[in-house]
Amino acid sequence: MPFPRILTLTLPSPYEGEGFHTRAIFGFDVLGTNGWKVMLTASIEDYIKAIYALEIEDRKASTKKLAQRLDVRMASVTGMIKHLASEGYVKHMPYRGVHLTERGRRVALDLVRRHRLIELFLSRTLALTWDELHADAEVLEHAVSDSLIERIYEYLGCPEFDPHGSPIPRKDGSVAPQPGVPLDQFPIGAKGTIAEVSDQDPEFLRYLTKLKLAIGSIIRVRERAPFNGPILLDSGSETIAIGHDAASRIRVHSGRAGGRRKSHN
Amino acid sequence: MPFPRILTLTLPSPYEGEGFHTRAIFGFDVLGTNGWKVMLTASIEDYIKAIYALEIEDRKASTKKLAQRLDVRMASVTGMIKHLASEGYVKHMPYRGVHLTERGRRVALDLVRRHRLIELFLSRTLALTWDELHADAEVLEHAVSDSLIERIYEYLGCPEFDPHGSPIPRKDGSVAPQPGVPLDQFPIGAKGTIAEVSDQDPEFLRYLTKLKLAIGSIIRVRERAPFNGPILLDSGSETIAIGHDAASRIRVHSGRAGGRRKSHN
DNA sequence: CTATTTTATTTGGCTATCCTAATTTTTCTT
DNA sequence: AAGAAAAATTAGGATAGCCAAATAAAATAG
Repeated sequence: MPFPRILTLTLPSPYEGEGFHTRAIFGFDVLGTNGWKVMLTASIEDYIKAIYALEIEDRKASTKKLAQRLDVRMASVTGMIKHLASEGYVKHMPYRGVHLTERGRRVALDLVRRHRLIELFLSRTLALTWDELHADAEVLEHAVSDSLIERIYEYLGCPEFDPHGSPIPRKDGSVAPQPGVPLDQFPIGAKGTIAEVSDQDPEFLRYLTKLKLAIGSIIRVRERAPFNGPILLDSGSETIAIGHDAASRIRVHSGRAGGRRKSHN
Repeated sequence: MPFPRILTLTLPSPYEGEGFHTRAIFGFDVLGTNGWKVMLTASIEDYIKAIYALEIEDRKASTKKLAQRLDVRMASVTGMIKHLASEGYVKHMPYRGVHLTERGRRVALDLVRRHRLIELFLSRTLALTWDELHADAEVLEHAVSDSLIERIYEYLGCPEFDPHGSPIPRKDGSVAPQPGVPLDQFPIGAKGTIAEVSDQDPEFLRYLTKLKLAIGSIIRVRERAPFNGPILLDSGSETIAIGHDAASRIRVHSGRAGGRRKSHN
């Protein structure tokens, strides 16, 4: 903590005349074991988080999709990408999209951790639903100090998963393995338990509620239509048809209730 | 809510050539009855809060003190003051310091409200002390949405006072009257109850703890030395001497435990 | 009441982040 | 494979908030 993070140095200028100032950032160990980390702007963090999300969805992050997601112009994205690349958070092949480096991935996972812990904390204490507090969590993840996050983590009982079954990245950057397999790949005829709903879109969650599906529901896949068609499954005494896209966002593990459970209590 | 707050307009230019852009802010009713308010930057809010605090301490806010408190240079303060004056948050007489307008006072009170509610919420839920979470509250007061603040307010049971006895400004900008009178003006010989400790400096609070004084303590002023000298008082079975400065930060109300109490439960 | 010191302001610059418009590269269509 | 459309980049500017240095006003000391 008492370690200097950003120093302004006066170095001899390569040009004639007097020295010039430069900003040296001693932050090699970005998210760290050292107990300190480089302070990033909210803007930079948002870009890194968006790149992380797009890499999961599309395998790469394109300038256009980033611009849409962040609600800025493509020119701004290109500019920021260059900056992120120069700082070592992403690899950029011009006209080919960006990918996070390990360093960037660390930052993204830290943000996911913060986001999920804040969301969980506020929903527990204030009894608010996900969509009521998502916008706040989005802002607060940049603002809350590390020490407060750790305190919240303890308060919640050091959870490994959030209420939707998604893992909460650990402080060291490791992530608990996802329980189960996507519903659209679950073997036909087998019985399974819904372990995770990877999407947090409130409308999608409402849809699932209408189908009476939730984390912990026991289901059996009855039939899968070809060409990414709907999937027929038994849940309780009912038979449900669910689209392929929706099914791919649900993870199921076999057996009754084993595997890892949501938060811990 | 669906009311536009900030519009970018293209107006005819007063100079030759084409039109120019301007930012029109429809925020006359700054903190308001309308359910919406103008979004201010964290920086602006910090200046307004600092001016508010300095006006209470010194009757006016000087450029120098603001610079010290905000940890910026005086040139930056002058610049921001001009901006705040142009937006109607402060009255500025050059070389004479600044004063908040009613509009600025509203903003400051809203920030105090947010700050105290966040602090109270975090200390209740996470069992942290004031000095552990002050820094976070300082940041979060700018970040938390109005709706979340209201939810926190309800969760806490709509408190009128914080744990130190300071009133929490109401949403409409009104403030509950301070209970009691400053200890240095309390009549000699009278019995009273400590109602408020207006300062939140952790060292000051530790000092009071050492003297075994806290909100609710019953005391009797025994003697007041002249020329702002120390004040002698009885508390329980002990006799305590307390400096004039410290005494002025403590408010006492007469009687045993009447008046308003800290939060409500 | 003048000289010095302190406080405040002005001027000119810097960086981060965004923008529009123009240009270049890639991809799609036929 | 050529031309059109889409995606990405570059170039040039704007704004907010900060700073250092120069200047101006007010306060203070002799």
